[in-house]
Amino acid sequence: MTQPQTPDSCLHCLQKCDAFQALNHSEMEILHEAKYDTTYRTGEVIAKQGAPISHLVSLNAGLVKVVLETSGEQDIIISIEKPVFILTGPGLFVDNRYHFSVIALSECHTCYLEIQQLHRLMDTNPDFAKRFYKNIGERAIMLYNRIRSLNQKNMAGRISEALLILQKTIFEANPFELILTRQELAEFTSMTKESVSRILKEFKEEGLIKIEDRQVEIIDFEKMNSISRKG
Amino acid sequence: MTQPQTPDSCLHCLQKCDAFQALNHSEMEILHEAKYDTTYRTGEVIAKQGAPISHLVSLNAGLVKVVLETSGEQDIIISIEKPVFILTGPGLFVDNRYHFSVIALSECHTCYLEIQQLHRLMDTNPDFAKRFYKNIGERAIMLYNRIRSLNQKNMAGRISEALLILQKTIFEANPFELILTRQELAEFTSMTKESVSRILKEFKEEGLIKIEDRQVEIIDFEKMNSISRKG
DNA sequence: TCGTTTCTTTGATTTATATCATTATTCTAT
DNA sequence: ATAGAATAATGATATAAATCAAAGAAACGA
Repeated sequence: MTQPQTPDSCLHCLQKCDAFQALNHSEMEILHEAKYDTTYRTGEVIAKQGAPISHLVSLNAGLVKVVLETSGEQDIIISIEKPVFILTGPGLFVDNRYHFSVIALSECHTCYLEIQQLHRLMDTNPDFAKRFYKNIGERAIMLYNRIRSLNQKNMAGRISEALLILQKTIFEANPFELILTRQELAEFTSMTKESVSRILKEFKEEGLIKIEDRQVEIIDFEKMNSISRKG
Repeated sequence: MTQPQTPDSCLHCLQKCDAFQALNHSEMEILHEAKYDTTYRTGEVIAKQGAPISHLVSLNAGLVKVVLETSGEQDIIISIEKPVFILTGPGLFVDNRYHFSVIALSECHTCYLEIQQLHRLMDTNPDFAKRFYKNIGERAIMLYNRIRSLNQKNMAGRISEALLILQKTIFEANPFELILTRQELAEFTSMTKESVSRILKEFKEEGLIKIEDRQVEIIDFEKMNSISRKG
């Protein structure tokens, strides 16, 4: 599973992440001294809910789903993330555990950094600390929106929102490849896979979207946005 | 609305909050130099979703609801909070805005601290910073649990969970005064006020709880816990 | 104290969505 | 290629919960 990668490529990836731009060269060096790279295959668990946070993991290539595991049968997909994504969560300063799982949706390249180094940087570089907390904060804000969506939008609204998120923020292309199965789309929108099928069928019949193979094309953005908002 | 309060009482309140125990006497002094106290009446808005975070507000007495305002008719109550509660959110390091509203459920005493002083302390006292982020992190973790509950528990499960939260973490007494109206209980559990009435009636008929006036007593904790978990 | 408004209860009905059941399709590994 | 497993589509039915409606109780202001 472990794969060699040049330090430069990892360094380059990290610097795409706002927080790490606050580090000077020697600080970066220290972070890199003990790092190692890993490749995950589709479906593999990169971070496990409940497990201790042993390292700071950075997603440098590939797509992942952030999953809330539940006692019931169906999990909840909180978000889909693309590089550069730092796998941290609020647990880092509370109980040092993951409060969600992160699972590869495609082949993923990650790099592991020493968590003690992170803490040291947080203590000595307030600018880095602020940016790092900003990163965590942005995801907390996303959670508020998630709660809103899941609780007051109807199924059509949730599906159109999900498709628009994938199109706009993840793939930035149209058509795009729908990497999620119907079951995953159901977990992303908190509904059953059967209902997902039905809503997508409606959308196709009304000419809002086209689906061929795994390629999804959003045709009527205006209508989709409207459904997503009012839903 | 503004009320005099001795500096000592406020100081005493703040020190109940973990983060502020990391401050030495002179740091506390600086925080206090520019502070001022305010009293809110029931229903008044202490923090408004979307408004800039101008001060660090500490709730020293009274109860509040943390509300997610939505485009629809019904808001979502994220949590009920009691003193000492620091009204910060993830917005502090992102866009400097509140991403929820905080509304008084009873007469509330608050104290306002200069936000620049907070930022200065964060930069100079890493221990304080960590504890402060821990505070914010704990609330983000609570959000994950909230998402789980609202999305996969049935109505009975959500209501019993809500009552148990109020009993165990807010009032720590039994019976306790239900400060929430049926409408608020509905917003806390993401259902309609009519459904809240019906579920409470069922609980009463099955001898799980007693309600007289605004006094609620949980009779069968075991059953209530079980409903809350399985629901 | 009265009148008005808000809050609460309860019943009847509707609706959105889940569940169940079946068949079709695609993927995967041998 | 082929069997077996996962994935998807679709119809029929069930059900949880919302909505509508109406009346009773409590809180509040003048």
